[in-house]
Amino acid sequence: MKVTINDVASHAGVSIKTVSRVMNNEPSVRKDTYDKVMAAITALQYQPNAAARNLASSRSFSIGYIYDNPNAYYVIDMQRGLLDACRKHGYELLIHPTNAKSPDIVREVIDLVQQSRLAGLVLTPPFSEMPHIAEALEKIGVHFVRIISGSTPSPKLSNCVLVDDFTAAFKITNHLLELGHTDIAFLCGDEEHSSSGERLAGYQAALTKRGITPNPKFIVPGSYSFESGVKGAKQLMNLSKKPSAIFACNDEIAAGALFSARLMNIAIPQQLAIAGFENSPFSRQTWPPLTTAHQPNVTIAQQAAELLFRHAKPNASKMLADKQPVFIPELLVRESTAVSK
Amino acid sequence: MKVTINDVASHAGVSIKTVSRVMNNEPSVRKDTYDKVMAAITALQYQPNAAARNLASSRSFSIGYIYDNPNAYYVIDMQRGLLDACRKHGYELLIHPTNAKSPDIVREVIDLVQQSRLAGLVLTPPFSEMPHIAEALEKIGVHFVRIISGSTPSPKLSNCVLVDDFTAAFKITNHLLELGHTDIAFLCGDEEHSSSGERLAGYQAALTKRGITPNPKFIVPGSYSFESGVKGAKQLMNLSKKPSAIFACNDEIAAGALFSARLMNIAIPQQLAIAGFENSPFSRQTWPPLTTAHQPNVTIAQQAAELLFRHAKPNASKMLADKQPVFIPELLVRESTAVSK
DNA sequence: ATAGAAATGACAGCGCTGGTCATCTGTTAG
DNA sequence: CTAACAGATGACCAGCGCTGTCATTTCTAT
Repeated sequence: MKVTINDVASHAGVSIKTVSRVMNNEPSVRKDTYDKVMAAITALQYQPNAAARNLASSRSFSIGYIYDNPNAYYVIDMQRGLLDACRKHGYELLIHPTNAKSPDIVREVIDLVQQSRLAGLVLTPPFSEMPHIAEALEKIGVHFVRIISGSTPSPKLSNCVLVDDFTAAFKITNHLLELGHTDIAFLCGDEEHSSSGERLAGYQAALTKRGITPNPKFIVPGSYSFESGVKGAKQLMNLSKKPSAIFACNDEIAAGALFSARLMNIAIPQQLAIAGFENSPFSRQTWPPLTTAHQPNVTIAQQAAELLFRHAKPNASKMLADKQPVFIPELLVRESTAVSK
Repeated sequence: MKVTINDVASHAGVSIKTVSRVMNNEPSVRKDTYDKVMAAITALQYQPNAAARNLASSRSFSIGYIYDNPNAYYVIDMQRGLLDACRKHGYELLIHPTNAKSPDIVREVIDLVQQSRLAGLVLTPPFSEMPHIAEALEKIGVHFVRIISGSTPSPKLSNCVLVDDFTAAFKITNHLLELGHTDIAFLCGDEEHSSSGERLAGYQAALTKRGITPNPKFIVPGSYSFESGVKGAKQLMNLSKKPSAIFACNDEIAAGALFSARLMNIAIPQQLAIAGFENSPFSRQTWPPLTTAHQPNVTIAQQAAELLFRHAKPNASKMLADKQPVFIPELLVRESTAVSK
C-alpha cells in the first residue's frame, strides 16, 4: 500500500542512499544502477513522500502559478498545461488568483513564495511584464519563467517562453488584405499589456508591406473588454471615411464590435469584416463566428513548466537549458471575414 | 525569519507539545495556557511547517477539487471560493482536471486521494452525482462534500451543498409567463446531470401552476452545448405550432438557440423570447443579452469548503455541523426576454 | 488528605536527505 | 599482469519540525 524508499532499495538490490541519489539526479550513479533503480521505482509504483523530502531537504516540490486574468479559458488552459508538466516531474502546482493592480503585489508574491517555500513560479501577463516582480524574485533567488509576447529569442530572455503576437497579427492583417480590404481598422487592448502593442505592430507592418500607410484614425485605443469593442466600433463607424474591416486585439473586443455593428444594422461580413484574436470558445459562438488566431495555451504552459524545472532542478541536464520556445498563434478563418468585399 | 514551534513554546513558557495541542484544537488545554500560546503565535507570526505536520501526523493539510467541466468560468469561480476557505484554514488546494467519462474514474480518484494523502475532496457535477464515487470515498474513509442540485435538505445529504435549480427555473418560467407567453419550450441539458432534470421540473411546475399542461413537443432533449441549442431551436421553429419563448437549460444552449434564430431571421425577443441559466460572462455579450439565472459560485464553493473542514478537522466544534446550505440562483432579466409578446 | 481526572511534558520517530567515510569496482599506466 | 587511482556505492548518523504515546505533574472534589 505505502511504498517507501526502503522497499525500492531492497527491490533493486541497492542501498537507500543510491535510490535517493537517483531520485535527486545526483551525478556519479552508473547507468545500469540507475536503470535498475528506475525499474524498481516503476515496478513498485514508488511515490516519494513529498512531505518527508520537503522536510529533510528544505527545498520544496511545488511551483506556483499566479493569475489575474478575466479570461477563464486562458487560465484553465494554463493550469492544465502546468499540471501536466508537474505530474510528469512529481511536482505540485499551487495556484494563486490575486489582484495585479494591488499596491503591495510584489510583497504578496514574495510572501507567497517564501511561505509556501515554492521551487519556482510561472508568470503570465500581466505579471510577466512587471519588471519589479522579476527583480524581486531574482533578488530572493527564486526561479521563475515568464510567458511573454515577443518574437526574437535573446539571452536576456533566457527564462521566457515567447508568444509571437507580432507575426500572428501580421498574418491576420494579411488575410484581410487578401480579401481585398484596404481600409482596415485596429481596436487596441490595454496599453500596459505588451501583447496589444505587438499585435498593433504586426498589423502596421502588414499594411506597410502592402504599401498602405496606417491611418491613425483607424487605430483606436481601448482595453481587453467587450465594452471597449462596442465603443471602438461605434467610433469607427461614425467616421466619414469608414473602415471596411476591423481587426480587434482579442475576441472579446471583436464580440463587442460585432454587437455594436448589429445595433447599427451593419451586415457582417458583407459591409464590415471583423477579426479577433485568441480563439476563445465563444469566438465560435458569436454570429457570425469570428476569424481569429489560435494560441496553443496548454502546450505553452507545458513548455514553460519544463523550462522552469530545468532551471530549478539542481542537477538536471543543462543540455537543453538554452532552448527558448517561440509559439506563433495560428490563423483561423471563420465567417466574420469570409466574404470578400 | 523561520519561526518554529520551539520558538513559540519558549516564548509562551510551555512545552512544544502544548503548542502543538493548541495548533490542533485538542481538548484539555486550560484556557489561560491556550491564550498564552495564541499570544505567542500571533506575536511571532508563527506559521506551522506543513511538511513537518504532514510527515509526523500522516494526515494532510490539503483538499482536492476534481473537475471536468467545459465551463471555465464555473471552474475558476469554484477555485476562487475553495482557495478563500483554504487560506482561512491554512489548507492547500489540489486541483485535478480529469475526464469524468473515463472507465476507471473511480480508481483514479481513489489513487489521487491516497497518493496525495488528501484531507478531503470537493465534488461538483458530474462527480457529485456519481454514486460509485461517493461509495468508494466513504469506503476508504475520506471526507467529501458534494455540490448538487436540490432544494430540500435532508439527513442523507448531510455533506452536501444544495443549489436550488428547481426554484430558480420556476422563477424564470414565471417571468416568461408574466410577459404573456404561454407557449414556452424547454431545451434540456445532459440527461445525466441532475441539474437539467431539476430545471425541467421547475419549468413544468411553473406551467402547471398557471394551469398550462406542458406540451411534450416543447421539451427537447439535448446536452449542455452551443450545438445542442442550435439544433433544438431549429427543431422547435420547424413545428407547425411554434413556441413564443424558449427557456434553455444553460446560457450556452441559449446562445446556440439565439444563433439558430438569427439564421432563420427570427427577431429576438419580438418573435421569440429566449432565456438561459448560469449567468456566464458571455450571456451579457450575446445579442441581445440573455435573461438568465445567476449562481453565486464563489460563495457556494466557500461554503462547501467550510463544510468539508468541519467534517475533516478532528476536533473542530460540531456546533454548526448540521447546517446545510441551500442556494437559490437569482433571476436576471435582460433584453432577450425584455419585450412582452 | 487522597483518589481520580485533567493538564502538561519527555521522548521517540514519521520518511527522507546531507554529510562523512569506508569499501568496492572498474580503468589505466607501467 | 599489477599497482595505483578515480569513480561508484554503501553504512551510518543526525536532523528537518512536528505529532503520538505514555509518564508525570497539577488540579478538583470528596
